[in-house]
Amino acid sequence: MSARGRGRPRSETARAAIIAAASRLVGEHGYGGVSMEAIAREAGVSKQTLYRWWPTKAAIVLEGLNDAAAAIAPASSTGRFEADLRRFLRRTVAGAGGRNAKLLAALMAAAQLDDGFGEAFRAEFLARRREVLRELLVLGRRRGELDETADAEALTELVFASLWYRVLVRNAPLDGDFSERLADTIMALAGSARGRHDHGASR
Amino acid sequence: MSARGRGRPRSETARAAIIAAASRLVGEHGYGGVSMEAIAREAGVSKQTLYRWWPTKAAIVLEGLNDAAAAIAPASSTGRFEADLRRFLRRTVAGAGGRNAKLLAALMAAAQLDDGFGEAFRAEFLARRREVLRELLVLGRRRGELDETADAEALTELVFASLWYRVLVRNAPLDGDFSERLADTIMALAGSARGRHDHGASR
Amino acid sequence: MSARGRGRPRSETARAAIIAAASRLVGEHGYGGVSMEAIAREAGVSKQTLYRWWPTKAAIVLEGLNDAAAAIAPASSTGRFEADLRRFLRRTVAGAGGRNAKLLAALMAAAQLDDGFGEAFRAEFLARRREVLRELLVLGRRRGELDETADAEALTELVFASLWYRVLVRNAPLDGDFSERLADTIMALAGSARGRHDHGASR
Amino acid sequence: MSARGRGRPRSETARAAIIAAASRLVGEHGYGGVSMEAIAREAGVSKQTLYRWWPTKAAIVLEGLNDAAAAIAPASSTGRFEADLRRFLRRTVAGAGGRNAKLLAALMAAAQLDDGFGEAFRAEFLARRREVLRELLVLGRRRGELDETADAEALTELVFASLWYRVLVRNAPLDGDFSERLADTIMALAGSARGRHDHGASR
DNA sequence: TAATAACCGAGACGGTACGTCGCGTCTTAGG
DNA sequence: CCTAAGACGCGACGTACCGTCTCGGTTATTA
Repeated sequence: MSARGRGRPRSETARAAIIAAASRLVGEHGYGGVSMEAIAREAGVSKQTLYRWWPTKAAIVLEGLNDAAAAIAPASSTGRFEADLRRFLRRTVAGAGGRNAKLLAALMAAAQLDDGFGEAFRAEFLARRREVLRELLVLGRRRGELDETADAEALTELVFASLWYRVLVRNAPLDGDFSERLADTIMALAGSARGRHDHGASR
Repeated sequence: MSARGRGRPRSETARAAIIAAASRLVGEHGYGGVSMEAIAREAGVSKQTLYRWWPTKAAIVLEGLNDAAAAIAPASSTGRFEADLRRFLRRTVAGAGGRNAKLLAALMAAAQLDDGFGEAFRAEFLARRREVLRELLVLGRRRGELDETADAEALTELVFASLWYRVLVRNAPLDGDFSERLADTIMALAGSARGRHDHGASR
Repeated sequence: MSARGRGRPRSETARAAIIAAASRLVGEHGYGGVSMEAIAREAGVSKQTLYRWWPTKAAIVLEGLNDAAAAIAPASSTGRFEADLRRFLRRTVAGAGGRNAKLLAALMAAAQLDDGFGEAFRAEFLARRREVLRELLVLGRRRGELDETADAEALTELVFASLWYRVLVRNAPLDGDFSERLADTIMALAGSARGRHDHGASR
Repeated sequence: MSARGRGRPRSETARAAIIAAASRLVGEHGYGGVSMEAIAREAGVSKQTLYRWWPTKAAIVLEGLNDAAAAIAPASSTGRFEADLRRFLRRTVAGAGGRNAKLLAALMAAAQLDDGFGEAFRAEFLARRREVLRELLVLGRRRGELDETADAEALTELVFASLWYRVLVRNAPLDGDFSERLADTIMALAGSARGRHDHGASR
């Protein structure tokens, strides 16, 4: 592969400055208040450099998001499924709240308006997050704490659907109460016979 | 009320032309492919008239959407709660599918990017739709077909969350199978004892 | 003449308010910073009323100007031509200076850009002012203080041309020195032999 | 001077197209009938490019005017002052007449309404024209054909004042008669003793 | 060690749309 | 018939970003 490395290599300095500028600007003015023009200005970089490496501003912001997400450690298991589930939901709900909510909402919005970014967002962000929970549920089923017939895919969808609805519609807060209720619902729908008593949507 | 009737009255002709033009343009070029400029041009109307009455193109499209939704007959009751529920969900899911899906997605996106429109969208569209289902559920509880403890608010949220997730994430289709499963989930979580047999999320 | 007085008569209140508002606005924001819209707003009058009575904003401003000019007393004669001339020039130059200069400049500008107003301005303002000086010169000639061959028209043009040049070009001030020099020039060009000694452009 | 040559250089093609379009449009529809919008459209240029280089349409037209004026050969000297003067005045008056008169009037109007342009117009157009005549007069004085005490500045002002008055007020034509009379006046006011006979304002 | 190539900043370019302003006309209700 | 109010179609304003396109300069590798 001698084709590698001919010419000046890509500047990591520029890349980092761009990601940083984009993240900061989104934090300050919201996703809609950011433009390629502004990112370039703020990062001290030419627009050409932006367009050479990213097709849209959404791609830049997404790269920053994934960089950040990579720093988060994967949930460690306690051995007890329900405890793991509740902890996972607690963390996930908390991570989607606060000032992250606006960013997530803006990214979901961008995914609707730009097909290219939408595909990337669904495949590289949403699907990955779903997968973590799905595996947790499959493990729970294998351990006998969930019904043998429990549909992990459907339950996962239900959880993230509820989460995103609150992020996008803001009809109710993303708090501990919410995460506990999500867990209750899961257990009510799919908890194995020996664990199902009086939990439920009545809570 | 002396301020009424002063000055030239608002032109209904113009309003109708604008709504029609906006709807047609969205149908042809997608929400993102529509501009205030184009709506004005197409409707044979000045931009000033647009801005006089609507703050955003999203508001125009939303008004068109509500006009259309008003034409849809309210769910007629059969007397049997579960049948009513299943019919409501079937219709709602069908109405959110097809080419409407993209439009709804675009409106939800706009709601994230523009606070003013977001508020209007949540209050005048989302909340209204939720209310219809909520009342249906309350009625079902009153009839004894749902648990006395059933949380109508939470169940409503669960339904629309699931619906919007499919609209926005497109991980699975908005078909009859989906609407039936939503109904199953509701009944599994809140169906009264005498009606609860083997329905459920296991499906 | 029964056609007189059919219907509501023109409102003098409105007329006065309009002229006053226009004058004030010109004083505050300059002629260019005034619009029909603003005059109507400021005078508490509908735009319709403006357009019914005046074709352009220049016409309104001009009417105000003539109203004001009518209040200025005509120059009284002392019997000595040169003294009368010098006084006239002193007053005229002074009246064109200060904050009036900007207004005059703006009106002359408007006269260039709007043919209708231009005609009115030339006939009802410029020509009238010229006439006063022309008559003064004719009188001076009749008294023998000016050459029999003196061309009153040309001298008048020379005076007002110089005056307007300073108003429009602002290459030098509209002060007493200027008015005296104008008088000197007149006398140098057309003073009768017995009065012509060492006045002149050398001053 | 390291800032030179950075970035894409200004397009001379665009500049030329703009000046040409502006000149043509002024010729066709008059100064008032031209807009930045139209110039951009006609020149096949974006509005941004106009505003990047010129603050006002008046500035564009002025640049065109100066370009054109630069093409006019400077007054060649014959050695005889009075002949030079008469030729200069003849040419200048002719150049200010005809269809140029309306353009000049419009520019002078614009100079009154826009301070920025006004300054440019006075410094880069009016002052330059005055300077040519002033130098001619100084030369005439040095040659002894004008009084030693002749005030070149004042005489110059008198000439251009008269010229502009006819341009703006249109009380009389800009013809050969006018230019000759201007020359007569100059000679009457400042011609040296040996040349002063019976010329004068009596004409 | 020189040439080559891909990079980088700066910034001008043709476009499209923005949201605002003022124009002159019109359509009401009311004096 | 006049007036105030105010909506209307129209057209231009000046600005913001878009994505593309030269420029002059700056590193690296490769010949």
